[in-house]
Amino acid sequence: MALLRLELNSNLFLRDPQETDLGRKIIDQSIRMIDELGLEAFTFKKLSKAIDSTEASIYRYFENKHRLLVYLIAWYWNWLEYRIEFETHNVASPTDRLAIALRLVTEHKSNDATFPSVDESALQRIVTNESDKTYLTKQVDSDNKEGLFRGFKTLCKRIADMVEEINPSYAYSHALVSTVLQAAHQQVFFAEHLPSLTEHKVVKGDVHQQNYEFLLELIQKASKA
Amino acid sequence: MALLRLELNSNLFLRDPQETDLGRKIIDQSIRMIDELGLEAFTFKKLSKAIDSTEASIYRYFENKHRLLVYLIAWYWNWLEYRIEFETHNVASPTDRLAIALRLVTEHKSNDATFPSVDESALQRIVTNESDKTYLTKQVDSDNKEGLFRGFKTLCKRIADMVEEINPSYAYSHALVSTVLQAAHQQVFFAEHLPSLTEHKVVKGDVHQQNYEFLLELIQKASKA
DNA sequence: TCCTAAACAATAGTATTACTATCATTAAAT
DNA sequence: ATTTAATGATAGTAATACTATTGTTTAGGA
Repeated sequence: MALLRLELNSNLFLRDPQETDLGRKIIDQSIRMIDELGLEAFTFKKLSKAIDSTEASIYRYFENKHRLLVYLIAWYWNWLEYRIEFETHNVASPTDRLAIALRLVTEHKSNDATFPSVDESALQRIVTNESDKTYLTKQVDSDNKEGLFRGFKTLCKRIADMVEEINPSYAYSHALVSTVLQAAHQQVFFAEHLPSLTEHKVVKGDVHQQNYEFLLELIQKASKA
Repeated sequence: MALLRLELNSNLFLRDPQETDLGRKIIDQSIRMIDELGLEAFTFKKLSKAIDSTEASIYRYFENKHRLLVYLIAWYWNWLEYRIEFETHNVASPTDRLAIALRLVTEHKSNDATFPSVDESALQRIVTNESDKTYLTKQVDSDNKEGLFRGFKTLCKRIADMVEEINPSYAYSHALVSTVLQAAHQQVFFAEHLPSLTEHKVVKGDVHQQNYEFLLELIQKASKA
């Protein structure tokens, strides 16, 4: 398995964490800790203690913990897009490509040996629990101008293109896809914490699989001519 | 126009803010300030200054600002449910009732004279920008046990019941409705801040109307037999 | 090999936040 | 007139989110 490195927008960090040992430790450990503590209780002080470094050192990589979160989420969407590109390559039928993309988006993630310093499984839980916080802020517009959300936007566009290929007359491909991408993690959260909001059941096997079936049907019916 | 008061779960507050002058000022001013500053920059200290009171006094009404936010959002969903109940009363056709409910959920809110101390228009913006933060926390399960999210859950159930009445064989009425309720504010946020994620355009007239059309079509196609 | 600069550690310090505690004052109910 | 509930005034604390400074290690280039 080839070792790869995702090329991320340099505005996401002050110093590239993929380039140094300390940087990789920051990524690795922050994923663990945000998953465990939640974003609110997570601090650079606790992180620095855990990796036996200092607050000041971490601030050389990321302006603050919000930026670090944005970085992690951006990494996730870029990773997903790379995997979709890989798996849909040479698949001619847009219907098949859409199904593959949706499966990759919704499925439960296990760790990807291509990126050994990232716990994709924990990162998926972070996306479920925290990703909306990346843009639900007063600085969303300036963050967006810096290109911090490009990962999510290009992923949305790529899948919307498949929908448009299937039915060029459907007027809401982007709205539909962004709605579905949101639901891809929201419904899992609901199944786990607010179960009356969804039919998906954690006890009945894989919630991600149930969500895949729900969303595939939804996207197909909605975009049908 | 009759003056009404929504009966909210008493776990939402320490002292009922609807009962006193100070309480109503807290609600009124916090809506203004959270809308303006965003939840992160909003503090009880600033609020107390603005209404010429003290931090300590506000803490007698709400445990903390998270609880205050949950209260405001709960008020909003309860208000919406009341309006849906009112407007769908005596409407026999479930298809019509669904359309009415969706219109009420999606439409741009102007101020409701029935509740003079609440700026519903500002509150709608708060729902758009902050409501997901009510449950995206580590305490979501204990908050849920206290019934803090009942407003949203009963609204979802009420609309899901309409969907089920239209097509009893559709297996995902709750999942569909919770997805649509989320999209009802998410798509507006996207149109305003991340416009590449949606076809809705702020410049082309009323985003809320565009969203209504998108979501009505979505919910109808998705739940069709 | 020595030197230089970059990276990191160690430490200290600040303003703000999110509270809690205490006591005094006012207003409303009995 | 008296009690009591609500509010105001004030103070204080621990934690957070940083910034600044200085010293130490280390790795690469001359």
